[in-house]
Order: sequence, then C-alpha cells, then structure tokens
Amino acid sequence: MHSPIDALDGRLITLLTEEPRIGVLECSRRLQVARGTVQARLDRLQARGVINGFGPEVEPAALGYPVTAFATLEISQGQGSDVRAHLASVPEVLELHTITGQGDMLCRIVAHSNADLQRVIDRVVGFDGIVRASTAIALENPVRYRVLPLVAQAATEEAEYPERP
Amino acid sequence: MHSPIDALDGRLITLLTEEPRIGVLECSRRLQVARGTVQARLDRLQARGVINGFGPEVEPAALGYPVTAFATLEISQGQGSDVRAHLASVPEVLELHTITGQGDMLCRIVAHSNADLQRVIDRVVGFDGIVRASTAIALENPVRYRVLPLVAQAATEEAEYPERP
DNA sequence: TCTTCCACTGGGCAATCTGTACAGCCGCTC
DNA sequence: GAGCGGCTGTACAGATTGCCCAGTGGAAGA
Repeated sequence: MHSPIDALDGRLITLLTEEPRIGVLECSRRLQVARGTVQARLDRLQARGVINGFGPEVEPAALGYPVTAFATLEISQGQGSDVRAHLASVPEVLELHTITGQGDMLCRIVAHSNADLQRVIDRVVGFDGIVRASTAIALENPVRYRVLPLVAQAATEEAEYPERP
Repeated sequence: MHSPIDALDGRLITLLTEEPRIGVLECSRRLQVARGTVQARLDRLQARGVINGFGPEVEPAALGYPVTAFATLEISQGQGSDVRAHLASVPEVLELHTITGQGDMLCRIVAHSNADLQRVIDRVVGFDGIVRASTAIALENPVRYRVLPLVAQAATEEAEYPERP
C-alpha cells in the first residue's frame, strides 16, 4: 500500500481550497503541470475518497442560526438506533457521533438564539431512550474547521513514511 | 430585514449540494429558471455569506487519519489566547471552540490510530495553561456533518416568519 | 540487462459553458 | 404614475471541458 497523497496532490488540494473557483486548466498553469495530470490526479483523489466533492459550504449563522452548541447525551441500553433515527430527523442536529467516556453520544446543534436553543434541546432530548443530556454552548470559534494543515502534514509524511498500516 | 433565504435559494443550494459538478447552466435547466437568475442568486448567496465557497471536501480518514476524538480542555485563567495559538499550530486539531460549562474549550482532533492519538493528545495538552483535558474517542458517526435539512428548514420558515430578530 | 507498466507531457478537436450585456416584463413602493 | 429591483430570453466572443493520441522517462519485475 502506498501513501495517501503525495506532494503534488497536496499542492492541488491546497490550491483548490484557497481558490475554489478556478478550473482544471488554471490549476495546471499554477502547478506547472500538464492539464491531463491535474485531471487524472483529481479523478484519483475522488476515486480514493480523499476528496468527497465540491459542495457549497453553507454558513449556518448566515442562515439565521448563529448559536452553536454541543450536547452530550446518555442513552439507555439498547435504544441506540432509535435515538440515532430521532436525532437524524432534527434539522438543527448538524452532526452526531457516538463516543467513549461518560456520555454515549455527542451532537452538534444550532439555533436561532439562546432562547431558541431551548426549543431545539427540548426537541433533541424529548425522546425515550435519552437518559440525560448536558449541553455546552459554543462561544467563540478560534479555529474553524480546517483540513489544510493536515493535508500538508500528510503530503510531507509521504516522504518519511512510505507506508503506514 | 428580510429572511435569509427563500425557496429558490433553498432549491439551488440543495441541488448544488447533491450534484456539485453541474454548472450554472445545468442548474437553470433543473430549476426551470433563467440562467441569469441562477447566476444572480449564487452571487448574492456568496455576497451575503450564506455560501462560503466550493472548496474540496477532504476526508481525513482517507488521508490516513481514521481516528477522531473530542478533547475538552480546562484552561488556566488568562492563558486563553496563548492556548489558542498553540492549538492552531497543531495540524491534527481540526476545529476549536470555546464553550460554556465545566470545560473551557472543545476541540476536534484526528490521529492515525488509537496509539497515535496518544501522541496527538500529548502534543495538544503539552502546553502551559492547559490544566486538564478529557478526551472522548468518536466511535461511529451516525450523522455526518450536514446542512441540507437546515437549509430546507430556513427556506420554509421564510414563508412563516418573514422576519426574525 | 531487458521488458513492461504507469504516469506525465504536449498537442489537437468538437462541444459546451462562462461572463457579460441587452431589452422587455412584472410586481411593489413611493 | 414613475422608479426600482428581480426575472426572462436572447446573443456573442472567449475560455474551458472532455476526450483522444503519440512520445518520453522512471520504476518495478523477469
């Protein structure tokens, strides 16, 4: 097995992240490689699942949901799948993970306001199988979700660790 | 103030999310509106910050980082900004929020493996100012990060709540 | 060492899309 | 009633895309 991505892949992803509007041709010019190469790399990256797509990045705050919170849920035994389905049906639940530790699930929720957050929480926890919930409101977001440093890291490691289990 | 998005905006975002590769012209065909309209809507959505861009969605797992964890950090008074800078410098820290509640910060981190997670955690917490850290490993991800239901909700509310404080 | 395979290059082609502009139409507000 | 903003339908030049091909160079395997 070979490394996930190489230096050119890394540069390509970085370039596309920083200037998403440019096309394949422009990429090839910036990266100083043939257009076919860029196309092939992109196809491979998508085929390997490294790049999932180029969907629009929607900002919940601009949609009228400026409040973000993280809720840790405790689930009663055996209710897991029902709870998942329930949470998946709540639009304000943006993300859900099952986790180790004192809680069982961690979900990210958004709301129109702190007051509105109460409504969302009520809806989230108003379901049999959820024993307890503790919510933490996100105040600031010093580091927005990012992957670029990781990409750079992975592209660098390529040289150091030709393969990785 | 008017509502964040209307029904057409919602349909446009949904369409682009589901099929990112299609262009403006194709959108106008699918939505049964003029191309200029789609173009104008897109420009406005981006200008208003509803859509941040169309960057590639990178999958950390495919990059060799299949392990995700959430770390809750407790910070000693007045060390906040230093800690932020420190965490921002760690590639494996994908996201960082300051939060209410027992902890002070919540960050999402990734690692090559459970064993490698130890290295990452050591690096994350190995900094003066971080008093205590508790980590929860993400096992499953029943609901991947999504915004579509929220977009649909917002586009619907447009009719019901013409304005919102 | 020789052969094969794979990736990259550089070129070309037709079809398509983009950016931009224009005039007309409609509903709303002043 | 005029003005304004948004949508439509159209037009055109220029750029881009998808696709194909032959040639080159390096790496792995025989």
